[in-house]
Amino acid sequence: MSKTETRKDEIIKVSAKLFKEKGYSAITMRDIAKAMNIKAASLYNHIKSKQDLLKIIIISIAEEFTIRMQEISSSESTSIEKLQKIISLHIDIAYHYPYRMGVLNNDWMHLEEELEYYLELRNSYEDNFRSIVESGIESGEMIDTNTEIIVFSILSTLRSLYLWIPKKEALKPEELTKNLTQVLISGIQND
Amino acid sequence: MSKTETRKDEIIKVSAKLFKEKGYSAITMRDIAKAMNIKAASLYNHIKSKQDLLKIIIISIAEEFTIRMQEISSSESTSIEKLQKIISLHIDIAYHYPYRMGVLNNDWMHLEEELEYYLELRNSYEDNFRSIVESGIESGEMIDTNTEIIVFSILSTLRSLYLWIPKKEALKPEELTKNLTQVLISGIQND
DNA sequence: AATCGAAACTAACAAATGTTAGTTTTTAAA
DNA sequence: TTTAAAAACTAACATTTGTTAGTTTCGATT
Repeated sequence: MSKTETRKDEIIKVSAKLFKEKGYSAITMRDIAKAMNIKAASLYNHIKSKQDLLKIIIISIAEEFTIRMQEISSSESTSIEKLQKIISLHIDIAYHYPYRMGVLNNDWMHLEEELEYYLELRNSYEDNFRSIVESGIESGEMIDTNTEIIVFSILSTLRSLYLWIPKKEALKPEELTKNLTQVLISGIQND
Repeated sequence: MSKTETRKDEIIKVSAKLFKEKGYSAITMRDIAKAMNIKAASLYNHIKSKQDLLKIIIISIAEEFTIRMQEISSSESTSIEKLQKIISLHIDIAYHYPYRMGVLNNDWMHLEEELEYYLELRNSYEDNFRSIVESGIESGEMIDTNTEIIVFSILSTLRSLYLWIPKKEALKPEELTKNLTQVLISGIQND
């Protein structure tokens, strides 16, 4: 069980929401402060800097993606099953952290110290994804189309989920997983 | 035949590239000036304001999308054929204006005067898309999955093309169209 | 050689921004 | 009730930012 939410956690949550809406660079410390009903200077009792806020928001979630992808990648499943698990992973994270996902997608280039590390995480993730698709094609589970196109197309959809999920609350995660699996996977699956 | 490129056109092109890389808010007029080897104040001999630059970059391309979508929508084709044309449309624009596409995708919310107009264009585009999918389901051309999910999934991929096309110059537009059509459409098509 | 518009320059501005230093208030435990 | 940490405040700072005003330079046409 995690501790009750600290003031710092609140600031991070509010910041992620604002960053997601207008982008990191467009949001000022005074914007964040106003959203919390305090003055900008007060933020610095809790956080180190604006840049640090960005780092916290992005790196935590990027690490979660990479770790869980590695688990999927090294699990005993068919390639198709692994793709299904990847879809579930993205849906799960997009449900829990829609704002952070937006910041990850659009503001990663404003990381400074941690930019290189972030890119390593992303590359690791994408390499795993590519390998799974390649295995699926080799084993005959999937049709033999250009690997890059399959990866790109599925990943584009999954990365955009954060934009879409908050608008469609009627749709339960399980329902969404089922439908998305059908749309994304049937097109590349052999019978 | 269009006139030779004016200085203003050059500025727009350079700005679009910079905006795409770091976002509208993160780019200063001095950044743009430096990329053109002039001083920031000199930019104002050619353009009205930074905001105007954003408007020019986004609105022109948003209008092109909407117009060409309307042509496709009102053409005499099956729904599947219309989807193929939409894919070609996105590939075509992403090839010609990869930077503008990036700005359109990520910085539309920084439009001020023209924000409402932009949203109208986008809604018109999406409504047409949705109608085409609905017709396809009704006519039995496409499988009867959740319309929203089909629209979301295809559109997410098409909207991300700008990120991907510049990296894969080996792939010819025709080749890309063929592959993408297969991956995106086969999964939702009835036999 | 003179002229004129296009396109560059220098200098400066007011406002906005991230951050700091130092101080006061709030909260809750002792 | 005292105390001490947590969390807020005011005031100010050095920079950065978009933009304007006025001037000079460049290139082509007369």
